[in-house]
Amino acid sequence: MSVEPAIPSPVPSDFIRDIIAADVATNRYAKIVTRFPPEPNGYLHIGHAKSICLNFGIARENHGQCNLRFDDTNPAKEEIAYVDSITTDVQWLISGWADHCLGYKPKGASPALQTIDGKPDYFIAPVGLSTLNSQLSASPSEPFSASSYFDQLYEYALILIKQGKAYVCDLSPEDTDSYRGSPDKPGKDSPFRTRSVEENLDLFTRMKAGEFPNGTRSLRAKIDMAAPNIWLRDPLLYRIRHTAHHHTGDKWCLYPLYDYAHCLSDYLEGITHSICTLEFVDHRPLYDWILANLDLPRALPHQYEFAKLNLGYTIVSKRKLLQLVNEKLVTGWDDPRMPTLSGLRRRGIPASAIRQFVTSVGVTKFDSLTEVAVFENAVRTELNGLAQRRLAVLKPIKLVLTNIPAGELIECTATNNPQEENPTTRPIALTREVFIESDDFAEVPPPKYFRLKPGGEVRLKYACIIKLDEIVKDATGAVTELRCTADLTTRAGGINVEKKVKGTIHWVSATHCIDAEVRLYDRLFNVAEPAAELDFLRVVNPKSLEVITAKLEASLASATPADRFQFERLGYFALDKDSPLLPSASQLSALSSQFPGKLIFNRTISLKDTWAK
RNA sequence: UGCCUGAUGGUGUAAUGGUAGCACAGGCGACUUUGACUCGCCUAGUCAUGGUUCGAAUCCAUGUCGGGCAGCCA
Repeated sequence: MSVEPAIPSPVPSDFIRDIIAADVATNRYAKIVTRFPPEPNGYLHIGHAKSICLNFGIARENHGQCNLRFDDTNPAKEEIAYVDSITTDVQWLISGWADHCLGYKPKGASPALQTIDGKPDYFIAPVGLSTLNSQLSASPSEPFSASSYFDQLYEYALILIKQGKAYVCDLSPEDTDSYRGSPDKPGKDSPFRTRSVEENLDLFTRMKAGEFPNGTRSLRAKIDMAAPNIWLRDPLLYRIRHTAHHHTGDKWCLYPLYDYAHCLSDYLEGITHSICTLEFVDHRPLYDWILANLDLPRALPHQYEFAKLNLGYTIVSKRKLLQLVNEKLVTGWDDPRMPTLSGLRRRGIPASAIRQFVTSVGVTKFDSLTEVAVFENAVRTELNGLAQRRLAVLKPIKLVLTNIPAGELIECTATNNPQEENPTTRPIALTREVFIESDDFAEVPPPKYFRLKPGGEVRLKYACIIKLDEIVKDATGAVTELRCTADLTTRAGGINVEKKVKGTIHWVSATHCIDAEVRLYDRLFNVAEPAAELDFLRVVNPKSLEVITAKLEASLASATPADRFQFERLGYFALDKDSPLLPSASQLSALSSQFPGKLIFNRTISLKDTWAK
């Protein structure tokens, strides 16, 4: 991947960056610190990419820091495997940015109790750019996680209880629900709301000690059961959950809820701008209430909300993606048709294209639906600059150049990438028998058909102009072979090289090519808004995958998964991660159409085709 | 019926009281050893009604339409 400048140009602008710019201008914070806080309960997808690029992008643009923090407060749903995949995906997505802004903490480091202005405070110095490298080399590091603050969170809860701002409630989950009221009806006070501080302290301590079963008691903030905002109606802060946690093991049976853990985790990490999606707008007063009622000595973080990404023909609901996997409509979370970062990566989409795309859609509070064409355009633009051009024939038809003797090999020179300033070249073999794309021949051509037709001429790209003399058919009338004459004087360097024909087509030598499995993907859904369907499984595109055996130019035998290719006139392709790799370069010459360990290529995306038939 | 939040071409987004611009999509054309890329041109918009103002997409009022909120999920 190409190295990007430390600060992008132009610097993106949106309402959140405007707020931050104002904060920078007034020196409100010593350093801008953001965070990307996924719950490790699933795979990251294109929607997360928007949040990742926003948070890390802001850190990068402001010489700040962005922490990857696992919001792991619900052990019932979370797994270490997700921690690993998320870490991999984030690092992949921002590779090239990481040095500037990725916040990691030294392994095992935990907030330490300090006293600031006479007030007790747990303090984590954000690991900044200058200290990052030395610390990373000195000791192993790890991402941040809410679970590493459980001790501090517990002590903050004790403070709230002592101040009479939180209480232990014995209401069952069902009763808690009915006491809460509804959006248009106020709730009513829990009978346990007036418990004494001493009793609350005693009960909360015993909750931690594991004396009570799940669901029997909770810790609640004492705010206002009649508040118009439901999240202020004495929200739960802690629940009992006798479940082991992937990070803290069986140390805890008492786990904080999102609203309580999140704002305090932000505070502990020195987050300045806590950016989340619109559904948390209603939670912001609670976020602020918790921080305000703890009398914290340092600058408080603030929450800002933006609209999440909605992409046409795409689903990002974790539950629904899981359904696609479970019902075997796709092969897994990293199926190249999935909108997961691992799926997009496997499909061959460069991280830079995803970054470019999510940045281009902007950051607003408007609930929009972005057309897939915008994403596809970003992918093509990126790949056009990156991809090595190769010749490959997806649906072959044999063509014989009758004036070239069998066994003769004419070496042609092909350009690897015309977009480069000084393009490099490679040799390709022209022989008597070649394959061309069956779409590039028409016995009865439609109007304005530039390709091969009876009596017509086309150029074989990088080779010469050929003329169709004869169409050979089998007993059923199917075309089996095209017999042509090659005009070798139209080759590069030949006297008639300047001769123009309307059509130029791709081809491979029938005797110097390799077979490969090629997987052609189409959109996974047939409608623009699959999420709006009553049953989204009914709009799954049954033809989203087509597997074919294609003929590739021999040089492709040494492809690696990191390579990006454009098969000329067809689209962009990348080697699948499950594809066998060439055992050794020395075997290249021994390759034939019968090459046993068949390569597998994924079509990332087709080329734009304005010749719509 | 409560609270929160939003509305600019087909789509996404900018203009922060002073010429409604950009990108994608679409159309036409040029170029082309990729019907790609690139380049040129074109199509098309401020939710509605009032008000403030020399001047309103922007400020105010009312309305309309959309999204979110009642997990011991995040």
